[in-house]
Amino acid sequence: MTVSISDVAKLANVSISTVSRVINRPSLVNAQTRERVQSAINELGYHPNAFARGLMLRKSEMIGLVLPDMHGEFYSEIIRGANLKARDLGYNLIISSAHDPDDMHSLLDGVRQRRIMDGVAVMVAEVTDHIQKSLGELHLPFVVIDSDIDGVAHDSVTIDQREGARAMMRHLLDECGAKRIVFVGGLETNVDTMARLDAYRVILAERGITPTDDDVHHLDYQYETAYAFGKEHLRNWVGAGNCVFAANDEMASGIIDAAYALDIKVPKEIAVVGFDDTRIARMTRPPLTTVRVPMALMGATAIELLCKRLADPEIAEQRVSLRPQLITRRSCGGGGGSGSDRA
Amino acid sequence: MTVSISDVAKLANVSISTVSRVINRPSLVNAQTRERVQSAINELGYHPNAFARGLMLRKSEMIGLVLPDMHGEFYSEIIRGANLKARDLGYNLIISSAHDPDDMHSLLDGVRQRRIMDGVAVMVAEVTDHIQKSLGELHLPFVVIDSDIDGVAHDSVTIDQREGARAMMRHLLDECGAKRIVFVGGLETNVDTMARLDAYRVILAERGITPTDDDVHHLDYQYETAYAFGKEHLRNWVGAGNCVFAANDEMASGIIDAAYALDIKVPKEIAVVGFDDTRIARMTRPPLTTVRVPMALMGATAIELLCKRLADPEIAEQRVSLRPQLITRRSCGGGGGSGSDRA
DNA sequence: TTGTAAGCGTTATCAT
DNA sequence: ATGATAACGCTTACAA
Repeated sequence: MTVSISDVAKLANVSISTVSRVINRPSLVNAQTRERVQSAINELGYHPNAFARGLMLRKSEMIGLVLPDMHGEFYSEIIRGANLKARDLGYNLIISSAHDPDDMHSLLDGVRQRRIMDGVAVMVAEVTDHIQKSLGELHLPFVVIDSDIDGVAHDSVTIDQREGARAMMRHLLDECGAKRIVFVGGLETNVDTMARLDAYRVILAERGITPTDDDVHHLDYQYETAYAFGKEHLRNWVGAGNCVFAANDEMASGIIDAAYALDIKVPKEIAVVGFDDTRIARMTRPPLTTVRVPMALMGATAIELLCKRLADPEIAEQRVSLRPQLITRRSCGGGGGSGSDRA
Repeated sequence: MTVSISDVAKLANVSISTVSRVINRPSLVNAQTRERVQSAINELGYHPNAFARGLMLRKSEMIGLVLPDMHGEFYSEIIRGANLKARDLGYNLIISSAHDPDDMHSLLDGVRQRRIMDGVAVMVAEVTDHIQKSLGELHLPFVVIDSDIDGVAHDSVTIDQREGARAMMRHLLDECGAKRIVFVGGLETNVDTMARLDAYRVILAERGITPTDDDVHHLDYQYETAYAFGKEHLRNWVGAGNCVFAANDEMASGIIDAAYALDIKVPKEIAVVGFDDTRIARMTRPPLTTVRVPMALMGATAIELLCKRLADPEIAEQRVSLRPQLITRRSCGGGGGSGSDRA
């Protein structure tokens, strides 16, 4: 049933080494025999056994993509970009996601144990000692997506979150004449939220503004949560020049819908902006001013960095920071025009 | 650096076969030696080499998930469900998606050639001769997601699209008093669209209604396309008791937004309903009446079927049909209440 | 109960 | 330019 290298050898009347050469270093074999072997290969429909190959070469042409979660467009776009690039480069992608933050550890442990992947791209959304330790013990080339981790040498691809958040803050303050900006983030431990919040504080500080306790809130990135939260608090925030800066589009969408339910006009009575520029940003009413995060590119870049390292393990640490882009639409009341698209 | 079975054997003062037995059939080895070997394993942090193992056992504990595309929540939810289940069952998931329908063939070809996966789950959205042929030649256990393919024995998991579409049509006609229903589908070759359209026609026929040419349209499942299309045609469709049945939520959302842009009230002047119950169904204004498709469950079920077959190749063909569920919200004007959730 | 030895299908190192 | 042959790390008869 299954045809092996020796079958080919027999049919072509050569030794298995010659067949192997035809496959791996064709230049080393005489044109005539090469052709003979090649047609034997075709005739039998021979393909090298990947296991045997992996056993010898200690590589599989497979790389892992480990994610902390798989809900939402953010993750699926990363997967999409990574998958495309991996295929381009001749690699297969093994994907797995953790049930919860702690689970990440056991996942990486599994990766380390099976060592069937040539390398792995790991998205780290919350940096914990656990994960840091797991990565340190990986003994496998890896690239970190969305974080830089102290004390461990590694390649990484991140978004310049601060730059994106700063651009948004400046737009709000300078173009839209915002007076008060309420920040609605994800969990406090979330690296994205941390960076965005930091930029929020920095820009505010530059203007001599100190946010109050009622100006900074931590939710969980979910539409429903933000909707409920908005219903409860939006009335306190209403006012000309006031504004909600949500740390992702889903929450922004929830806030907008809450405003709608409370009959509060967006952006007239309160502006709302988001982050990520997922598909829903064009589907809110009004369309959402947000910061475009190149999600698929991030996935693709991660794979690219990883493969470069696999090709040459000696190269210097690579740290790529991708630039996000401010997309202004109508939800902020400002000059909603720079966005090329409008719904 | 890398510790092998013979290292363990040496340390435990046994032969490698004993070590192998401790790992694979512990009952065959004396409790004392077993313990000795086990602690040697622990001490050295030994894990069997997956390649060598695969070479002997002809299996890898890896299964493929091949998708026609990766855009949108539908696919990402399938991946999520599949990934969860695969992990539960101790398998790794290798994911790949085709650039375009034809590309599917080369993808499956790659799967066949490397034969490093124990089996593969293939989502087939458009049945072509090409794909049918590829599957026929796979020589690998596989399960088809979202289609049943003639002339090839296979397991499959599908959605009872017709049942879902019928439920929607009945709701529209009986509960909402719909008079005219415009169907906006995806590509004519898309299996989902075909099934949904078929149910649409059947139910209409039952009522003695024959849809006109202006009642059935084929777009591409995209929000933007539907938005543009809606802007162009919505005026012709307006009327009490009139209704647009979009074959997915994205298009329904586009239609709703087009109505909004034209100042046409939904559902008062025209009702709009969708299909799938993706996240955006709760985010349209008004929230969307739709048919919930258990996407993650579909992915999980596919993996489950596949693993059952791997465990016992002799079992009879398994064909699972998942039931979709009508979710009524406010976009259809009917008794928008059965939906447990509302935005 | 344990050990010996023969594969599994490759690639790589020698000779020739 | 080609062919023997020894790894690679494991499982599994078969012997002891």
